[in-house]
Amino acid sequence: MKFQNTLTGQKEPFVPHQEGKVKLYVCGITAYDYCHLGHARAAVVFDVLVRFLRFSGYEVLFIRNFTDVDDKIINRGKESNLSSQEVAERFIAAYYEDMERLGVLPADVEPRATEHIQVMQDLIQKLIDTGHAYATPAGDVYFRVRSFPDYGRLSGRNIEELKSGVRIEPGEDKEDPLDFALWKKAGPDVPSWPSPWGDGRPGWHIECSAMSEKYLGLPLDIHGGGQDLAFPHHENERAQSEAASGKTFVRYWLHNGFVRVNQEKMAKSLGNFITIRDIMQEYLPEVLRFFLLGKHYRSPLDFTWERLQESERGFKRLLETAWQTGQALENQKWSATDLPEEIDREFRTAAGLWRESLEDDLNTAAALGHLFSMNRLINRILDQKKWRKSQQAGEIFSAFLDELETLGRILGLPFADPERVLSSLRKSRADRKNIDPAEVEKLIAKRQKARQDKNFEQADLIRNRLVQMGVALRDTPSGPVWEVE
RNA sequence: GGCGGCAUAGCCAAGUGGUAAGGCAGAGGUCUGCAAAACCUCCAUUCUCCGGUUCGAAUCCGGAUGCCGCCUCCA
Repeated sequence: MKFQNTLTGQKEPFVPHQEGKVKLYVCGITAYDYCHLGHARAAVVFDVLVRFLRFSGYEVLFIRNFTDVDDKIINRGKESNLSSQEVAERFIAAYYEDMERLGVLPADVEPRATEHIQVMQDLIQKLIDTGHAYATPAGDVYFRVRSFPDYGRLSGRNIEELKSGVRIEPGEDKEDPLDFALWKKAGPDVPSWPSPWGDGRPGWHIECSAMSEKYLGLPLDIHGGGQDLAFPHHENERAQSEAASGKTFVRYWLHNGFVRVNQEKMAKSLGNFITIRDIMQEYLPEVLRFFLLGKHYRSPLDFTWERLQESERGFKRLLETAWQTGQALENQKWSATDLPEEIDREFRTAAGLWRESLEDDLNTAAALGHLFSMNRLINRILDQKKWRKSQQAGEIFSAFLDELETLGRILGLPFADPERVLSSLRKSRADRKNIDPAEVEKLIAKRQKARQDKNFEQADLIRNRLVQMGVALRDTPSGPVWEVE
């Protein structure tokens, strides 16, 4: 397995610190609003990482935190007359709903900042004791950036160049403009906790340092998050943890790229965000997931509704074949006919390649490409009557369903259950176009009758009407099947 | 301004030295009462541009152009 490591800028072989075990920490959300597609991408990408590591035989301990105390949460509370805690609870609950529908598995521990105040204070104290932090008379505590010579390495920044760009907020009492807050003194109407430095609340970065060390111990093998967290958040985490412990904090830093809209980063501040819920009103969560995995996790991913629609088509194609394969496997008497040697060989090749792709920095896009290759081979066999009934075909069908099941489990896509998903897909599409299934069924029955009477003119008339509604008909040996285009 | 990333067909996208995966869309064919789906065939002598290294480059190096991101909260 190889990963592109942000710290070194290189693709490196993955060797966990302890053989066979992976300690993984991913930055979760700040709970002050509904999750948008950017959050969905990060969640899905690292979910696939965990699933694949486990599939590969690693024992993974996976932590993903919730930031439940923060200025944005506080402001949100003030706007809506809720306490910080109420705001956080509400959006954490929404997060769980969204993630469950997206098929994102929970982490092993999902710690919240407010439940780890003591751990953070201990870490802050340690930093003060070792000269890496200082408390101001006003009651803030800052990290002394210049006490950590390696500062800037993760994000490729030079401390002297950083200095010129730093802003100092009024009221701050830093030794150096670069220093960042570990503890913020209490203010009016703001949640606070007692501390040796006076009442206050933790700075943002300290929670990840404290909680990751508490649950995983150092060094972590992998730390993940969105690209925008690399600086300053991860840089600061690294400074805190390494300064306090003297140990390596993280061995492999993984950062996912942004979801973009009109060539721009999707972000709250730009107002161009689409929530997971917005998407799920129109499309199946599985389709969204399939879309998100269609591009390598580090690259920017441009969102448009058209592309989501394309993803749905591709996803459906795979499901149709999976369903057909299951059908073929159920009710055939196998013959001894041989398949052309090249089909068998091509299938085996493609079947081995998806795993290699995932091992190469989690290349889900390439893995899906190989799946489509297998898919076409299967369709080729299915298409030829004498082939589909051969003993050898049966073996390949079984192998294909196994591959689908396995890859589906890793990618979190329900290839193993095509019938259910195809039916949800039909319903989802029908809802999108406000089509009433009962009416469609009625028209189809009428058309079937006309067809039986060989009244094709009438039958075609009905079909045209359906087409105008957006319904496509397909006559199969087992009767007509309809779907929404 | 500093640092980083990206540029592959109509659209999307994989591909880090050996001669361009895959998907969507499109054209023709097979199948079909006709369709649809599926299958077959076709669809980039070429990877933004200009130089260089090499027997050989989309892939490495130098330069140019364009787009994006971080440098302030952000997945």
